[in-house]
Amino acid sequence: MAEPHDAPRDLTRNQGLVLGTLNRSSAPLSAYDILDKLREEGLRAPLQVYRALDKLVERGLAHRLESLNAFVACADAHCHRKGLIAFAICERCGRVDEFADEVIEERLSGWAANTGFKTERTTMEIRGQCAECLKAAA
Amino acid sequence: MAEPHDAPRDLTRNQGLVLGTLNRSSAPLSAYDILDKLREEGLRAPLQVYRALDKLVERGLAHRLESLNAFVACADAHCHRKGLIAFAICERCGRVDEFADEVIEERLSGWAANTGFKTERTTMEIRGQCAECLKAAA
DNA sequence: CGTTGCAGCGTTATGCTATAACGTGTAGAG
DNA sequence: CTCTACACGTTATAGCATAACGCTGCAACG
Ligand SMILES: [Zn+2]
Ligand SMILES: [Zn+2]
Ligand SMILES: [Zn+2]
Ligand SMILES: [Zn+2]
Repeated sequence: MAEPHDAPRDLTRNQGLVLGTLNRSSAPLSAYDILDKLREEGLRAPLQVYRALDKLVERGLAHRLESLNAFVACADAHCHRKGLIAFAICERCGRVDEFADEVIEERLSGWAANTGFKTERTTMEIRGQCAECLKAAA
Repeated sequence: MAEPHDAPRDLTRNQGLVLGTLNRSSAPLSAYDILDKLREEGLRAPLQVYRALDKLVERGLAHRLESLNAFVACADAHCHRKGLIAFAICERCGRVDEFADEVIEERLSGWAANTGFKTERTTMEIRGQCAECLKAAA
């Protein structure tokens, strides 16, 4: 199973461990989930994970899902070049799809222009059930 | 100062207290913020606030802001009739604007239809600075 | 009427998420 | 070399949320 994109070479040890853990997971992980999976590697404190996550998120290699207080590896090597990303989160299997939509982005920037709001960051998260889980439940 | 909309008469005491507190606040409040403001009224435990908030959110009288772990009173008497609500949150003054956009809603439901995803709930939150704060900072 | 079911309430205890504050080690710039 | 920046490791603490218990009040039903 190939990872979504090659891990940059300049990650620190902790950052690499955390990103690897996220890449191997099929569902979002909380910082404490990650910590538990990395105890064998010597990590002991939440801060070690949070610090790594901060950097990964900053670089667009991982994303924070606000509605779950959890994190996923970025699924798309180039997503960080796009402005706005939406996440569709399956509440049954945990699968997360990320996608960008220019029309939505235009609507939001239009609203911001009209109201004089300066956007720093946008989160868009759809919760529900993915196609596979719907089929399985039927 | 009128409240955004008349409080329904059938709220319980705790629900009324919590909604009143949210209505009087100009910025989002965490459950613990609310609790602190209601100690004089006899509230003592987080659960009393969380239970009230659950009901208020369920009825659309309040909204949870996932990116803040905080709550606001609904600003619009009829917003709960609309499907999708977006929130613009000023990080300086805490002001929250809520708005609905049919085009965005269509784009999202289009994406869902294409991928077979069944949407239960969508959160959209824009963080940044409002027009007033931008003027003030200039 | 009695009783049954439901919703809210109050309390204690606990668990999960995130950051503050401190000091160490190391690599690059001047 | 020394200064700076950055990551690291650790301990302690702050902030957000729920589990589990038992009780109360009220409406529906026979
Ligand atoms: Zn991504
Ligand atoms: Zn699924
Ligand atoms: Zn509303
Ligand atoms: Zn503002």
